[in-house]
This record gives sequence, C-alpha cells and structure tokens, in this order.
Amino acid sequence: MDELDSAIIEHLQSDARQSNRELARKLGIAPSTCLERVRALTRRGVIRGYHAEIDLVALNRGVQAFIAVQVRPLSRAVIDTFKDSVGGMPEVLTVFVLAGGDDFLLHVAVQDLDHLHAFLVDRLSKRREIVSFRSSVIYQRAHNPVLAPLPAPAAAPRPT
Amino acid sequence: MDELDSAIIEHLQSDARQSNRELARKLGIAPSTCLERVRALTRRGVIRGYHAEIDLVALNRGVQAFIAVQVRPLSRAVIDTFKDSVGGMPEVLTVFVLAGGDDFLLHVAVQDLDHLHAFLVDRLSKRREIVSFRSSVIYQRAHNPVLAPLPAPAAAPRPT
DNA sequence: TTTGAAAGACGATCGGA
DNA sequence: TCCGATCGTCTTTCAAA
Repeated sequence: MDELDSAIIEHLQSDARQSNRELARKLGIAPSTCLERVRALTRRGVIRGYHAEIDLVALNRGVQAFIAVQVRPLSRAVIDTFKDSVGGMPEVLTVFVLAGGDDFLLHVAVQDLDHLHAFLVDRLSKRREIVSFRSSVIYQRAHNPVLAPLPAPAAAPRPT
Repeated sequence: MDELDSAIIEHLQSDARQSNRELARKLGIAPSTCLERVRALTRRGVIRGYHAEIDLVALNRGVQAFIAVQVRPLSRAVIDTFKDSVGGMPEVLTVFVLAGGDDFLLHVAVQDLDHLHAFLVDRLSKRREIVSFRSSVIYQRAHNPVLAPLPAPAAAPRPT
C-alpha cells in the first residue's frame, strides 16, 4: 500500500469503469503497470468488487428508514438467526450489529410510508425475539464519495 | 423500466466491470442492444455511477460506528451547515438527516477506538449546535448485494 | 428497438531493462 | 517492479430490418 496504490483506489472508487489506459494516464504510469497494480490489489482483497450505484427512486424504493432493534436473549443463536433472516428480506439494504443500547440497526428502503408501516407491523413485530424497535425516516443522505486511507499513528514520533 | 432493464441493473450491481459482451450473453441479447440499454439507463439517471468497494481494514479504518446527533435550533441554516461540514470530515462515510428522535446519524470509520474517542471529543463536541450525541460501535454489517425493484401497488386490484 | 458487421480501442501477456 | 510492443478481444458505431 504505497502512494500509487492509494491513488488507484481513490480513482476507482469514484469511477470503477474507466479504462485501464485512462487510469494509467491520470497516474502517469504505463498501462501494464497499472493493470498489474490493480490485479495485486484485487488479489490481496483490498479491492472487494465493483458495483453499479442505482437510483432508489427508480427501483420504486423512494422511502428509506433506519430501524433500531433490541432482541432477547442476546445469544449468538438469536443474533445470527435474526441477522440472516432480516438480511434476506427484500426491503432491507443493510443489517448492522451494534454494541451499546440497541442490538441491530436495519437500513431499509421501501415504496412509501404505507409499506414502511406494513413492514414494521406485519413482518418485524411478528418476530418473537424482538423486545423493542424504533424507526426513523431518512430525509437526506450525503455520501463521502472517496474514502482515503487514514494515517497510521507514527510508531516513534520525532519532531521534523 | 422493463424486465430487461431490471436484469441489467441487477447484474451490474454485483459486478460493474463485467464486459458488455458477457452481460449481453447472460441476458440473451446482442452486445449492441445491451450497450444501448445501459446507456439509456445512465442517461435517465437510473444508473448513477460505478464504484469500487474497498476493504476498510486496508484503508486503516477497521473501527466503524454510528453517531446519533441532536442539534438546536433545528433551522435549515443549522442543518445544512452541520451536514456539509461533518460530511466533509475524512472519518465520516455517510451523513443521514433523520425524522424523529435524532436529527442526524453519522456513519464513521476510523483507525481504532482511540481515534473514535478522539473524534467524538475533539471534533464533534466542539460544535456549538450539538445538543447531544450517542455513539454505537458496529460489530458486523451484512449488505444486501443486489437491490431489486419493489412491485408497484396495483392501481385497481382484481382477483386473478 | 434490435441486430450483425466493420473499425478502432482496449486488455492481457511477455521479454527486457 | 516497471515498461513498451504484440496479439486477440472488446467496445462502439452505423445501416438495415
């Protein structure tokens, strides 16, 4: 992970479909070098995949919400079962397993508020392990388009 | 948005870098047809972009957390200013503006717990508009890899 | 809209620096 | 590790159905 790798990663985060030649040109290296770098990053698992970002409104999923959930008992069996079954529901974008007050946070995207309510009442509240849940509709979201590596703490800091 | 468009979108979500020929072959259409469909989807804004997914540990961001924030006064000026400035911080992956109990939810990824604490204490709590915040460390997350369109409610439901 | 064919561009490989 | 040349494949265009 040197400067070049970081630059490659940053460019591919914002546009994963640019040609290898274009990427190489931006970085000032030969296309073959660039290709080998990208392959090495993929082989090492740094690049985990390439995904198209789709407009949720076009998918008829204009309403997003977070649902914070508490389950009991807090055993591995209950956690894994809940995570897997909820994660498989089409309304759910992401399941987060949390430390602290809530046990799970579900990010969901549905057609409209009626469907959100139906999801909460008909699907979630049917689950016996759930002790409580709170839902919050999402008005807006702002993504950071490019995630840069954060600096590692210097092992032995010296004045420069 | 017919069946073909949906199929294209689903394939490109899981692998945005597959060749146009391969995508066309999977769908049983000519490459030129496939290319035109993808272009139309892009032109209409259904496909919003293509992004590489990067391993957060490789970016030295192994610790993720959510931070729920309340700000006051809840005016547009305060909301927009907070959203923009927090959204620009390197630690922040996404800023969500919420309805309900909390005003914002910040998804952050930092080096370790020390840096999470430092972020909360040194950067967030400095902001005068913040009334309160709660943070929850993320143990796991499970993404739904492919988002399918949800069915539109039938306009005039009839028994089939 | 969809298609097949043609032309130009690109990814992939390899030998050498 | 990086680069430049080569080969085979792909994207892209376009005229026709």
